[in-house]
Amino acid sequence: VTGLRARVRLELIEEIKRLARQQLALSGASELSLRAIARDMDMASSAIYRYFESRDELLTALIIDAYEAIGEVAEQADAAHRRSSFKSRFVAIGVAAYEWARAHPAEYALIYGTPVPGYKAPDDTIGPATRLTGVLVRLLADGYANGSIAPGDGSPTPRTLRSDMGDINRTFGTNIPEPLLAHGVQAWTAMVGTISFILFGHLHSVVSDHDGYVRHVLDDIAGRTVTM
Amino acid sequence: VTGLRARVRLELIEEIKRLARQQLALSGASELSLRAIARDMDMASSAIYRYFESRDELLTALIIDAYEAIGEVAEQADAAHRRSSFKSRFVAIGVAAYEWARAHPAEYALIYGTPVPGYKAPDDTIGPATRLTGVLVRLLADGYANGSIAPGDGSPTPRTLRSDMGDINRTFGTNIPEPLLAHGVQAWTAMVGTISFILFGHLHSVVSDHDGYVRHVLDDIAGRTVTM
DNA sequence: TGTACATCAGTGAACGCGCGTTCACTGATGTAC
DNA sequence: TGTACATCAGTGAACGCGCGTTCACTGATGTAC
Repeated sequence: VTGLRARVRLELIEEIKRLARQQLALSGASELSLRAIARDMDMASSAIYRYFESRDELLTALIIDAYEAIGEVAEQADAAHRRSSFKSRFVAIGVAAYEWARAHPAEYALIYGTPVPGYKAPDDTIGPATRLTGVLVRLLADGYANGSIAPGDGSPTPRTLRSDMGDINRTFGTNIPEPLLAHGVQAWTAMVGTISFILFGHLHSVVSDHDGYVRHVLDDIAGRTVTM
Repeated sequence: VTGLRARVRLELIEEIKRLARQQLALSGASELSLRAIARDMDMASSAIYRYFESRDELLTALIIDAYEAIGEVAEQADAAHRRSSFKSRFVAIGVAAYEWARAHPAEYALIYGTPVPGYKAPDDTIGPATRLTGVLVRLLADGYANGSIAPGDGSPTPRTLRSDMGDINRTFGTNIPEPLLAHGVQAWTAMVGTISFILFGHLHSVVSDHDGYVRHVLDDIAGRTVTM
């Protein structure tokens, strides 16, 4: 058993983040107030500083948690399907991300919405930010190795983009053909773009069955590259 | 000549909006401060209320202007191409929207980023909001009438989505086949999604030539539906 | 097992700052006769 | 064309509120001997 004090400390950190997330849901990132959290906890506002050095540090913690959370649901969704059902895996990842976003819109906005003005994301956020991406990259690598995913015929991939894709392959230790990986980036963008459009209300009076629409779009995207 | 007073009034309204946009660029929508604008104008903070009833009314004006502005550059880009060059028209519209967004990131974020918490867009914003959409819908209608644009083979369009598309056709007075129009919505989403991804920094360490990437993606999107 | 000391959580007052909005007012500009 | 009155722009003080962060402090919990 690590010390009681240490355990209580961790619990209080969680409590602070929980209340912060609750506040975020009501008013958005830029209104996040340490004083309001302290009030909710019946503490002096200065007490928060025993747990977070500043407002920005709390924001960073929330951002990291959000990236991890959406990455985790994506991993789980992926893991729940047969390895060789590439299309199902892709759709499941997208649906999981969408459902998480719908359940936690403020946290989703924190990571995929307008960057918080004046807030510079520190390096600790980079790792968690790539967790969702990683799931998609590995899916693509699997499908390519299996012969089930092949680059469709789009416009030829520009040179600089090819070299960017080479870097990504090196980062993830994969060996996906550059045009295919570039397609993957587009698929990822379309996936998140669709989720954002729905959450931010741009399809409000355009599409009535949001859940069905997301599924349909994911199907379409997958169908463009996955052969089997 | 309409009265001098009325002319000065309009100029001051423009000046207020100009300073508001400048402030937006530095700090984002939720920090927009009437007092700061008044300071920039060497006026009493209360004087602003002669021109805008409240902070929200100013925000609304900025949102409307932004929708109009991005819609206008899209219209102009579209108009600059041969009517029958559907692919060029689509790419030009997307590039124009992207360039406007790059030149006015804060205003772009105002309309396509996280909704401002607690702000409910009034009905006056609906018209301007559909200006960009209208350009794309007309492009699609033209191309279909011409026989140059045909629905690609994606997954079948769900029933409720088809009926939504019927509503859009009625709104714009067009007669685009529902599956094709549904594809158009996806193209629109992918276009804006890509612009947002770049502006909000998600492709920062992924793609190095942003302008080239946008063009490439637009090419690809257009290639998926346009036959000629 | 008991005691002395160091560590840590939490307090409450204060600093210095910002904001939106209202209100009674002054003085200049436009309008009707 | 000149005068009387209504309209409007702009002022400055005030209300009531919020915030992040610092600092000297008390008192409880853990640790080393």
